[in-house]
Amino acid sequence: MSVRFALLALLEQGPKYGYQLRSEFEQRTGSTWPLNVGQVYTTLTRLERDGLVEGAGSDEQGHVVYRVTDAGRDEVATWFTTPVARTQPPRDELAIKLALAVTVPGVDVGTVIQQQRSATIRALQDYTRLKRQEPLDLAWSLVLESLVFAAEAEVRWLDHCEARVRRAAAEAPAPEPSRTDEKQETTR
Amino acid sequence: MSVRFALLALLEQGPKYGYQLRSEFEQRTGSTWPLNVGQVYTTLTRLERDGLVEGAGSDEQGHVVYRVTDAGRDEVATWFTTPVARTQPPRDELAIKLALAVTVPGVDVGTVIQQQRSATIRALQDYTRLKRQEPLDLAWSLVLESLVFAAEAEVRWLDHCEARVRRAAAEAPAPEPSRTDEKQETTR
DNA sequence: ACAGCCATGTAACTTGTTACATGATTTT
DNA sequence: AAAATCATGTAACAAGTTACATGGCTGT
Repeated sequence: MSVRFALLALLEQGPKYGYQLRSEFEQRTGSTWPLNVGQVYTTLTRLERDGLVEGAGSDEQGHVVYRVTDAGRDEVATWFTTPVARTQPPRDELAIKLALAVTVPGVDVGTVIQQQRSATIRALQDYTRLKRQEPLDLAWSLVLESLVFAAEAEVRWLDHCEARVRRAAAEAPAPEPSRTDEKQETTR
Repeated sequence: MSVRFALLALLEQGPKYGYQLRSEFEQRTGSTWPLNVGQVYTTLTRLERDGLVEGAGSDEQGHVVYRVTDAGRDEVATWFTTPVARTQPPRDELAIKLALAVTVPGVDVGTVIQQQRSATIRALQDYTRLKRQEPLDLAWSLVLESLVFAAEAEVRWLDHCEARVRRAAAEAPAPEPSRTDEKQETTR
C-alpha cells in the first residue's frame, strides 16, 4: 500500500499530475525505490475508483490533474496517525531464507551468511557514498539513514547467526550428509 | 516470492503435502508470519505450472503429495547462493511515511514518530516475552532475533529522526500553517 | 532529421491474500 | 451429537510491476 498512500499524501499538497507525482516521490526517496511511471497511472485510476481522488481537469499546460477528495484526506490522516503494525511485520525474505537454510540439509549456512554479509556491507558503502553528495533533501536524507540503520542491524544479526550456528554445530555433530538415507520424521 | 521459495525449499527435504507444508513453515517462523493454508495450495499450483514441483500421487494416509523437480532444485540452489539484493530493498512503509510526513504541511511529524516508537517498543516487548518461552527451535529463534534487531534499529532511527526534525524546525521557523494560501512551487 | 525526454495511458501478468465450500477424522 | 481440527481445494480480488503504444516538445 506504500505507493498508494504516498501518492495520496503528495496530493494533499495540492492537485498534481501523474508524471509530477513520480518525480516528487523519487525526489523524497532518492534512487532507492524507483517508481515506474506506469504504476502512478494505474494507482491513480484505482484511487479514483475507490473515491479517494478525483480528476481535476487540466492545468494551464494541459496536464491531466488529480485532486484528493474528503474521503482521501481521511485516509491519509488515518495513515499518518496509525503506526505501522509491527505485530505482523512484512515477511523478511532474508530471515526466511536463513530459517530454511539451517533446516534443509545440504545447504551450507556459513556460505549463505557470508555472501549476504558481503552484499549488505557493499550496500552500506553505497549508502555512505550517497551521503557524501552534499545537498541532501531532508526527507531523502532520513530515508537514506533508515537504510543505513537497517543494513547495520542486518550485519549484526548475520554475525549473531554465524555464532549461533557454529555453536549449534559444535553441540550436535552431524557434519556429513553421508548416505544415511533421510528418515521422514512426522511433524504432527 | 518468499512463500514460493520457502515451500520449494521445504520440499527439498522430501515430498510433502499442502497442510504439512504450512505447519512446517510456521514451525520455523513461529506465529510471526502466519500462512493461510489456501495460499499453500495456490502457490503449489503455480509452482507446478512453472515446472518447479510435480504431483507425486498420494502417501499411505491418502495425502496429496508434491515433489520438487530438477528445475526446482536449481531454483532453490540459486536462491540460497544469491544474496538478497540490498541495492533495491523492498519499499519500507515507515520510511516512506516519515519522508512524506516531513514534507506534507499540516502533519505533526513529532506525533507520528512518537506513536511509531511506542508501537515498535511494544512489539519489542512481545518479542522478549516470546523469547522466554524455553524450547525454541533454532530457526524460529533466529527469526525472532532478526525481528528484535530490526525493531531496535527502528527505534534508534526514530530517535535520530526526532533529533534531526527538531534541529530543522529550529533553523527554519514556519511554525503555523497560518492561512498563507499554498503557493504551488514547480518541481522541475 | 533524429535522439531523448516529457507525458498519458493500457494490457497483461505476478504474488499475496482471503473467504468460502466441502468432507474426513478426532475430540469433547 | 456437537465442536474442533485436518485436509484439499477454488474464486475473486488487491497491489505491484513492466512492456508497450502513442504523441508532443526540445536540443543537436
